[in-house]
Amino acid sequence: MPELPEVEVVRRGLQRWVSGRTIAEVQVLHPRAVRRHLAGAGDFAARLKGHSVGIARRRGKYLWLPLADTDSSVLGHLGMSGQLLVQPEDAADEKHLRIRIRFDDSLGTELRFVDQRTFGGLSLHDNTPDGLPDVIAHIARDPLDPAFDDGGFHTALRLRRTTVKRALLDQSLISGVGNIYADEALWRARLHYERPTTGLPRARSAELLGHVRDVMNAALAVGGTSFDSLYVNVNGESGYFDRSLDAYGREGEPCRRCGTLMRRRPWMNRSSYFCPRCQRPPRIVRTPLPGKL
DNA sequence: CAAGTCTCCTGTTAGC
DNA sequence: TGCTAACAGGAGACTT
Repeated sequence: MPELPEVEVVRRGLQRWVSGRTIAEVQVLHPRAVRRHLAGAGDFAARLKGHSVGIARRRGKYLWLPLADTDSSVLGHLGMSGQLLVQPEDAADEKHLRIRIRFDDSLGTELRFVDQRTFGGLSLHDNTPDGLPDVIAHIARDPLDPAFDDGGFHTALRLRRTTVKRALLDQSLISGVGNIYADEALWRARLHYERPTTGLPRARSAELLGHVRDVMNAALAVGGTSFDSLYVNVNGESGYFDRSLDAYGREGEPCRRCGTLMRRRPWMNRSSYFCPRCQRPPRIVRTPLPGKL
């Protein structure tokens, strides 16, 4: 559920409270939290110890901390319910505390990875020449990345034989967009989630991309979207963007543009929220029957 | 090979 | 009241 704005809020917290500190000890309390680290929890802990943390970086929903004097980084993904918290060392352990990282200074705080559903985790990877952890080389740049290629996005989108929401959620095409911001951007763009990407006019996809950026920047400005205590910054504080959502979670409530009641449809094992009037479903395109013109 | 589906996980809530 | 089913959903693995 944490998408780009929520992950960026966490990245900023790590940069402020963790970067520059030297790791003294790592405790892995649940092996699933480091499952991407194939050499195992013990190896993960040993390789981090003694290194200082570089500049906190992010691409899409992934964030990473380069380790000084190595060509590797600690990669993190929050999954559905992951939290990276900077806590006083004497604070009680959270119920779902998975990893604890202690530092060799006297600031009195430690970094904790807490994750109820254990879809997220930390791992250690070699960097590519670009300074990216090698396992996320396939993740596209995100729309807030100054080097995001708008023209390339339009071209790739047009070449896909899929629907517009699937494309928005495809992290190899554009990263950082999840179910919430996809529905928000589609509502702003007045596009139905099942609109085919093929044939989408360039102006429409440019508009959609603009809305993705606008809604993400708006969320970032208020600390991200928090529905409950699961989505928080490194200090455990919630963001306020849930109050500004126009589509997501608003089934049965009036569309803020036209007043029509918003709908929810099951979609890809999750939900799509949309206004049936502002976001008209695409006309069903029939393939000609064999033998007929 | 691209596109679509399955699966992992746990806490909350709706419904009977 | 207590049980079950639905739901939350990112992304790698797997299938078509």
